Amino acid sequence: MNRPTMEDVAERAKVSRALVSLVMNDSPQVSDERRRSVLQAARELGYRPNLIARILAQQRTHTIGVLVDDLRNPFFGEVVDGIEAEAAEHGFRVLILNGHRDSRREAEAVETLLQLRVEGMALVGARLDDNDTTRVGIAAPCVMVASGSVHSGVDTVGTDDRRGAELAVEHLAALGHRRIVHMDGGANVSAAERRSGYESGMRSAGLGDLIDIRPAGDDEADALEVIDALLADDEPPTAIFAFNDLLAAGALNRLADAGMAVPGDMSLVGFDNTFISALRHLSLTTVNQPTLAMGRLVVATLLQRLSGGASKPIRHTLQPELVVRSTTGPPRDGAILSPAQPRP
Amino acid sequence: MNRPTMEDVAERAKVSRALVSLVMNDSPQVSDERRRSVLQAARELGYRPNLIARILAQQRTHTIGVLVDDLRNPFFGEVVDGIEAEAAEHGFRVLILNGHRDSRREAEAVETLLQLRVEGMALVGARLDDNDTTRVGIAAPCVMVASGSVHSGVDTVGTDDRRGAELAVEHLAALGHRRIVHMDGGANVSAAERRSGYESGMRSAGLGDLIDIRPAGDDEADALEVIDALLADDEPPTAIFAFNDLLAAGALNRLADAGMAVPGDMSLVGFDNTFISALRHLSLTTVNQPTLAMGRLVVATLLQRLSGGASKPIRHTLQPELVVRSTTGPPRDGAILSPAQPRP
DNA sequence: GCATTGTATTAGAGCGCTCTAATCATTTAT
DNA sequence: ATAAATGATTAGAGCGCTCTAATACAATGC
Repeated sequence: MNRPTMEDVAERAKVSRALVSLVMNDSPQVSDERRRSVLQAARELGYRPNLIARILAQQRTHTIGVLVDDLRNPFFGEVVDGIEAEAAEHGFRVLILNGHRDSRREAEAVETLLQLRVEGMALVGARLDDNDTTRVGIAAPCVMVASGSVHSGVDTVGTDDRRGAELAVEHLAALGHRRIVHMDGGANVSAAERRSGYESGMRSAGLGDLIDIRPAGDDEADALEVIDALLADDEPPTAIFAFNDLLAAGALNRLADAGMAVPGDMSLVGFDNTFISALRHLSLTTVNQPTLAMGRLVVATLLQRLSGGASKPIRHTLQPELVVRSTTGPPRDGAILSPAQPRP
Repeated sequence: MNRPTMEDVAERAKVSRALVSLVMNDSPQVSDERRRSVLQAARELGYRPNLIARILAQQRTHTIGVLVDDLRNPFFGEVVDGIEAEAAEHGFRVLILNGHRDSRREAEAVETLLQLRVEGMALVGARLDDNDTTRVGIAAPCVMVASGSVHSGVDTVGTDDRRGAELAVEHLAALGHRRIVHMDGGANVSAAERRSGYESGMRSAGLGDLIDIRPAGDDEADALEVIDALLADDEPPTAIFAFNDLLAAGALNRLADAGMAVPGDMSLVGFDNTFISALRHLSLTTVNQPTLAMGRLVVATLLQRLSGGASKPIRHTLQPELVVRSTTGPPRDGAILSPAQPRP
């Protein structure tokens, strides 16, 4: 005995398949009597519409696909919450696929989403390159959560990562730090912009010569080696600007292992302002991104693209905000070395 | 100009639609010559198979649906990673829907998944009640991540939550604590079992009279009021067993606000052993769940159910493990009060 | 009484694919 | 040379739904 279809319902209610379809779609032009008997027949049979068939017939999926880089990073979860909120308000379903921090798997996920004929696509933290995303953008409207112009062919919504990084560096420089190291985010979309923000921040603080970028990653585990290497230096830095909160948390771990006081011996700044950084015992100075707003804006942009005709790529750049907590302070020797050190 | 279909490819390659279908499915019975020309035509047209149509024709989706309670909780992300790993190995796609910690929205998500005709479904942290899940289980094979027998009609994979809670209480009691409070997980699936484990743990420690359960939730924010209330008591507890790590982290925050030393003034145990609890600065004593193994087992169970006939609900219960870190220690006045206190 | 309007219902083509059975083309066995 | 077997290709029905255009039926106007 197979799943009941619309045909079965029609037969039982002694009406046509078309009428059942009308009832299922809440058409107003159905008489109450018929509506009732159709609904009853449906209930009795345990009928459940087949979305697949409906989509095929309708040629519309009412679905937005979301590719998420990493389900363990709460930052992405927050953005997705925003996406879902806005999508729901506009009658769109949201399908989430996981990219597992791997560009090959991401490309597969994107292909799946495209084959499922999602009407639009949000790339949250994807590591695809410009070629990939442009190709996707052609196949379906596609908005990427990213700052900057790294991705030329596709719409983007993001925080001004460059500015965010500058804020972090400015803050550290103002505290008197000179040897400020950047733990780089590697293949992550936002890494390049944050790196360049770090560089420009260093330069405008007159610290261009001290620019020091260490490849790290975007996960706590990625911080370990880098910290070890840093501490083994002749002249270790007095401050670290980490690509994101997870990396900063990992750094905090390792620094504690090594008996370094934070911020006494080392200042530390993260990025994202995830709830982790707000935990009192980490109390991580970080850069806030308006995640919920970003998520909503992603969908708004997608819808705009869906209705509007072709035009230049849309760029939405929201402003980051420095959130000063307890992992940053003046360096031990800062009062002497730094010109930026405030004099009491 | 519309999306190219199989028909278009067939026309351009001067073959039949059926042949194109064979090529797209890597059938061995196609001559190399034809295969090449079909693939070329497909490339030239930018053809992309329509999964929706294929699914409808094939009557198989090769897809597993996953309902996740909350994307911000890293615990769920880890379980989903396990699910995806195992699913991929068996040629199944995974679609993720978000339940937003709300049973109504979860029910909707489940309905969507069912209408999309997923072949199986994993409920990760869902708050559906027994009726709901049984109904789902009838519509499609369905495995729930949960311990215990709360859900009678559906297969479950889970940690022995009851035992996990007992481990936590035993640990605290052995340290000499008597007034041990449980911050309850409310509507969360695992809440009931952990609660009852707490109760039985208290009773076997001879602390039955001191059982004290406070409704809280499963998010850091949910901890605040409870901690405030607890501290306002005449005789505040000396230890707290929290439903999960997030809640424990929130408790840790609030305790710090109130100037309470942990574990000096208050011991604290979480649950899940998420990476958050491992952060050196929280260093939360917690109960480990083998998340990856659970995820994989969920899919294995689903596949078993898909191939095998009907039988009694399958129950997989994995063993939890206490992970002692730095948020638990003897109570200030413990040495005197507690019979369980080890004598040096 | 008949044309006219409006409302409720239905027939049937079509969405893009798969899959079975039939057909056509070649090779091998007799 | 013919039958049989093998391999490659295709016709066409069918998956479960939607949607347009046609039809049936009732109510209204003159």
